[in-house]
Amino acid sequence: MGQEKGADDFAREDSLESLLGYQLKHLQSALRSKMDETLRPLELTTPQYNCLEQLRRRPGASNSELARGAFVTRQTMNTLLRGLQERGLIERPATAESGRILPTLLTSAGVEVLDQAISRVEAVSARMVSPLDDETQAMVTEALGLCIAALEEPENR
Amino acid sequence: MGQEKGADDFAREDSLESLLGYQLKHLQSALRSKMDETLRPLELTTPQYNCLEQLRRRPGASNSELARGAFVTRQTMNTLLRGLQERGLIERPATAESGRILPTLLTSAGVEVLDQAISRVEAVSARMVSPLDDETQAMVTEALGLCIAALEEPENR
DNA sequence: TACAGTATGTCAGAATACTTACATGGGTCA
DNA sequence: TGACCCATGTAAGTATTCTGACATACTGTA
Repeated sequence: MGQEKGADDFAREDSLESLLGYQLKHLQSALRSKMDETLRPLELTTPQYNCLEQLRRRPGASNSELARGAFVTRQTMNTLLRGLQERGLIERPATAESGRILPTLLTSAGVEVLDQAISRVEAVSARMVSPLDDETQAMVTEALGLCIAALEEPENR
Repeated sequence: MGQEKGADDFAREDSLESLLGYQLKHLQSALRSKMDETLRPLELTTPQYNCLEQLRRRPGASNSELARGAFVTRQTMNTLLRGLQERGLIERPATAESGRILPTLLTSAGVEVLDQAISRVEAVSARMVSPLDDETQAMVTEALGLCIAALEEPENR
């Protein structure tokens, strides 16, 4: 991995592919592309898929809850939900029966589309991790979790 | 293939934190937040920083080249470059001397800002990987590279 | 009870990135 | 040379996501 780049500076290990942040972005970008591609026949975008998937795990979740799970703002999730609601894939009461929370549920049409989406996405996901044995995959996932925790910890400010 | 998943659903290993794709998105989101935060005093966004950083590695790069390296479209990179150009951080000839390519260079002001930005971003990056020993970090980075290759390979279509 | 602090849903506007489209330059191959 | 194909830079319009703001509802505390 030499490449001393002589001229000006940084004779460091920065070969770009060795930077975790860069690889992260690259992989994320590639994954997003492939997911959009595989979901296009179902007329779903990746964020919409993520939303439906979350709803399967947490039926009756609130807008804010879904937003946090998808790493977007409440407002973004709200517009996402509207689109899905207009297509009849989800439903939520027009008015809250308690508090302001409008619990969201998948409709049967939503479940149907989601099932197709899941099998497609899993194919992409399987392809992504195909070069990794189970042990490596688990280690990578755990390592990423540690990185997340390190970034998010309140620290001392 | 399989996917019997019994009655309702998947009593599989899907605890969400065990899904590589999810961890990927989570970490990317956290990293982006921290980078924006640390770059704000310099009035740089993360994409702008990425652009400058690329220019340091490849002085004279073309718009399209930078776009590919940053995983955005040419058009997006173009608007990004205009902003940086107006701020005097980069420069490129008004007209191409050969072909259509307008080679872009950092100005001295750009280098100055970038140097500050780099030290800040490296602090964030260091914090992110702090829970990982060098060996683990290298392994993770390599594993991500394998995933990227697996996703991007032309396959057989 | 009254109050402060926090969380939620939503509206409006701005920022960001993408898609579609076109003109131009370089390259290959007959 | 000419025809084709591909890459580049750019423009216009659309889509997506964010920030700021506000009203409302829950929570804990005095």
